[in-house]
Amino acid sequence: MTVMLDNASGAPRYMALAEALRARIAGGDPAIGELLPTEHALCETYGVSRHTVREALRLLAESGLIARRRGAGTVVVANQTHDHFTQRLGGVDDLMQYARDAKLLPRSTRTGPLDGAVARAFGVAAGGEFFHVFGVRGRPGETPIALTDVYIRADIAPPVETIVEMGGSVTDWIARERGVPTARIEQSISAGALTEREAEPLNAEAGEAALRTRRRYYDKGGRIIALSDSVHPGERFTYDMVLLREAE
Amino acid sequence: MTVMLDNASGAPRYMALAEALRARIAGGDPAIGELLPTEHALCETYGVSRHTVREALRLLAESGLIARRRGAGTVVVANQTHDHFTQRLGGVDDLMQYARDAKLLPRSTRTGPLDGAVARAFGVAAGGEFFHVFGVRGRPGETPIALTDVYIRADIAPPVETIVEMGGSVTDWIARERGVPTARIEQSISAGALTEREAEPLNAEAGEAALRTRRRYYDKGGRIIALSDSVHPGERFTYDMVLLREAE
DNA sequence: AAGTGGTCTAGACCACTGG
DNA sequence: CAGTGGTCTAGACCACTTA
Repeated sequence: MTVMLDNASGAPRYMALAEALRARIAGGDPAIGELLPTEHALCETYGVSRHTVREALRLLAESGLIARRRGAGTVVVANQTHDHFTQRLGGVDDLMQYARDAKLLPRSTRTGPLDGAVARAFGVAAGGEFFHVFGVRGRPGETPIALTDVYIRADIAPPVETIVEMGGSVTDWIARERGVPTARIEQSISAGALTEREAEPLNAEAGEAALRTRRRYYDKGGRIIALSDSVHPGERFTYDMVLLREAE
Repeated sequence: MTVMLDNASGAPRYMALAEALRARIAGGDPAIGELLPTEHALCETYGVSRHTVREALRLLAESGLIARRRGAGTVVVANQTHDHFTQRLGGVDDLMQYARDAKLLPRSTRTGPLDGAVARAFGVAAGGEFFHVFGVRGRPGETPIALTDVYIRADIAPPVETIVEMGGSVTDWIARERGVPTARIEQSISAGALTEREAEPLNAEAGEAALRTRRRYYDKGGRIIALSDSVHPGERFTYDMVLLREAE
């Protein structure tokens, strides 16, 4: 009982097979949580080699439709693909695309537990030991771009001289030197008016529109690596991003 | 002259081979732009089958280190992997996360070539036929969230009633009904003060801080699908995003 | 026309899962 | 223990690029 694959389009067999299986899954035949036929069974059903079957299943796995477990089988985990866009970053701190030589000039540093008000603003639990750096971001001698507060988990924080040198890609340094890569970033962007306290070090006027970004960096286990909060006077900064649809 | 692969770690051969090649590329032996040895040559050099070689090269291609072209060879396109974060979206218009029932209420519509000033603001060429919708975004009867200008390529634009109904996920509709999926989105976010013209329909005050987002939607061939420009009064909107490190 | 990567077959052994 | 997916071999033909 061999099933014919649609060969009209001239597509390779493994693509035709992937499409046939995708259609079956979308139709709910193997419903979410159920098992797909085994590779061997698919070989027989569609009259193709195991390599071809595996190539087709690889496509479905890459689209996130199925999950495969040696010994257990191939289970359906979704019945349709979601749009899925990627943002490529040279490093985590490309999130904010400062000029390459825009450094963080610390105005004050402190180590201690996370303040209650700060924790609330970030929506995280207070306490824990954090290395806090408050500073101005920009090229030395020029009008600053931003005011930044960074809270770095104390046990993995770099020495302050390192922060000044590297111009702010702290999480890259932590991944490299401490072996704790960032797995997840949560970012909030909003607009607000500059307060007087903020306006002075930025050489700007209070009430001026500003872009505020708040970011939380987490490791694989969900532990906080760092928190950052920046204020950019409106006319000095635009946040540009490119999102690409992931190949499916 | 077979080269031994590092088998100490117990890793599969194709992974060991991929790691060996990655190290060579990182060392600059095949520099960026240069060709890797052919599959056949790699089989001989490392004493493995072609399938194993291809599996290793697939890993490198997925990491973005190499690009492969039938007939031409395998070229090095990068010497180290970049961090690579993904943003998952249920649909393209999740970019701006409005409440599900926040609809676009058109105030005016027009079809015609792209105005010179508008084209400059978006950084694209003027001309072409576009369907322009200007409207207010929000729940009917409540304080509006945003002011939006959308320019949709006229040949694939939906009827205006459809836009009102669906609450703004125009590009999803175009992908589904016109068969033109969005492949690339460019987004710029900045802060600025509300102008008087903008303040009135938003029930806000001129000079208030606002978040401005400008987006360009492109299809696979680089043709513009749509352009959008929105202004959100500062206190009414925060743009939240989550970025996940991609498994490599 | 020669050589590249893309597809495909027919085998094989293995590590792992489940009953 | 039988059966799964993971890895691997040794072939083959094809579409495409380059010269």
